[in-house]
Amino acid sequence: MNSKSENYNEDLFEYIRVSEDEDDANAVEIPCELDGTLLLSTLVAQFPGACGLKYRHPESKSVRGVRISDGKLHPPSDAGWGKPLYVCVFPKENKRKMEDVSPENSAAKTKRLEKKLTCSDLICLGLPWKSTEESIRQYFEQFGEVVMVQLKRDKNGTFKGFGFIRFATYVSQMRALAQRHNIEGRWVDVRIPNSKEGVVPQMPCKVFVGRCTEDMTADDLRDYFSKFGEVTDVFVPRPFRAFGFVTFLDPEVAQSLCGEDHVIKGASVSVSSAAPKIKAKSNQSWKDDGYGPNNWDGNRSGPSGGSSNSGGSSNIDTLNMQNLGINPNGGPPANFNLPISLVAAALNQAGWGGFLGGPGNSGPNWQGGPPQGNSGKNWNSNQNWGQSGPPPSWNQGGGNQGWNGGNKSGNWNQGNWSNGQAGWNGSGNSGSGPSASGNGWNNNKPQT
DNA sequence: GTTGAGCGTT
Repeated sequence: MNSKSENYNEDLFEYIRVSEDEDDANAVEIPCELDGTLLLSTLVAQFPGACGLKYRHPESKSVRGVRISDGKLHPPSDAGWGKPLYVCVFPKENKRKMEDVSPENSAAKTKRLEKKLTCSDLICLGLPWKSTEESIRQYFEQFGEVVMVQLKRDKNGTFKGFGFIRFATYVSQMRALAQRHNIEGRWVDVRIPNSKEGVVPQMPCKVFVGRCTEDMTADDLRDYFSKFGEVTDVFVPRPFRAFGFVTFLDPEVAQSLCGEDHVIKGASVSVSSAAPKIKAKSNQSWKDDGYGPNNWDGNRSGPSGGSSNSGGSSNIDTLNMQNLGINPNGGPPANFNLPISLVAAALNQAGWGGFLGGPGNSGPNWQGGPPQGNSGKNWNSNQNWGQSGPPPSWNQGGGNQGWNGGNKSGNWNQGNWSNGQAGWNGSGNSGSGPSASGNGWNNNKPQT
């Protein structure tokens, strides 16, 4: 469905030469969008950890930064990107972490960063009976290099309908976890295997931003925090509540910002862990109070921003999305609405605390911003927001154990979304639900 | 020749 696009035309896209250092030999040509901008996620797909670009001005010889806004890098001039070699800029966090280490080049930093974000095998549930290792590999290669595919069979060799895959890079993994997969007409669940629980890194990618002023929009927060690393999600509750949440691709960036004060629009905001310090009283009402699919009135800015679309065939796995913080992004093909919210928990199972920005240049495209309409319940009606501080748990897990809690039962990881909640399509939105035709996530029909 | 929640040595 989305493994190929019908009207993909390479010629349509301008390619930019980018290197992670000033060495021309390391340059990679990466495609920008039709509007001439380069998605940060596209950049990150090739240069994990990158948060921007710079280049040497041909005449002045000085280094110039490339303007970035809302996840998009803008060409230096109307003439486009031109021929200069663009060099990746890495978040200062990377440097911070490396301060105590001997000098390393950015390549080494990148590698190191990548290494921390370890890959895991991914289990694929609900594969079509006719799947083959080849067909599965072929499908998942759109997210990056696939290094392993194992389809499980019984003694007789009959396929059991599930299997395992492994990507070469964390970024690819994130991209794959970030969305739903329709393979040959079936919705396939891709997750971190239970057996890997606790093995994969579990770090919150989301931070709580306190003391926000009313004039701070999600985009303001995004613009500001992008300089520390790729921001994959921003949430600012409306009506005004003096706080917001910012999710980074890199959990380390999120971590390193915690405890800091920052000045945005002239006001000092405080960054702290998005995980609840302590759970206040009885708060298991989250599920029912607003974090579900029915909720979408927050002022949230999607990974790549942009105009919203009419929905109908989104492939984004919102569950994984929230936790992974992935930003399925890339190729020209499909466009998606941004189902950001719900998801928060998927990553428990996936093990990633926050929203990972899933870059990529070959995956589904993410043109649409989040649904803007106020659909259903809202923040107002949620009495839990009356308390100061973040909600008890962004994980939405019944266990209410915060980011790293090993909630093993009764939470979203157990597939609570599977039974078709009223969600997306039933609230006056334009329908950015999982499937255009169904009422839930698992709309697979038995095959014949 | 069928099937559709699950969790990997075959």
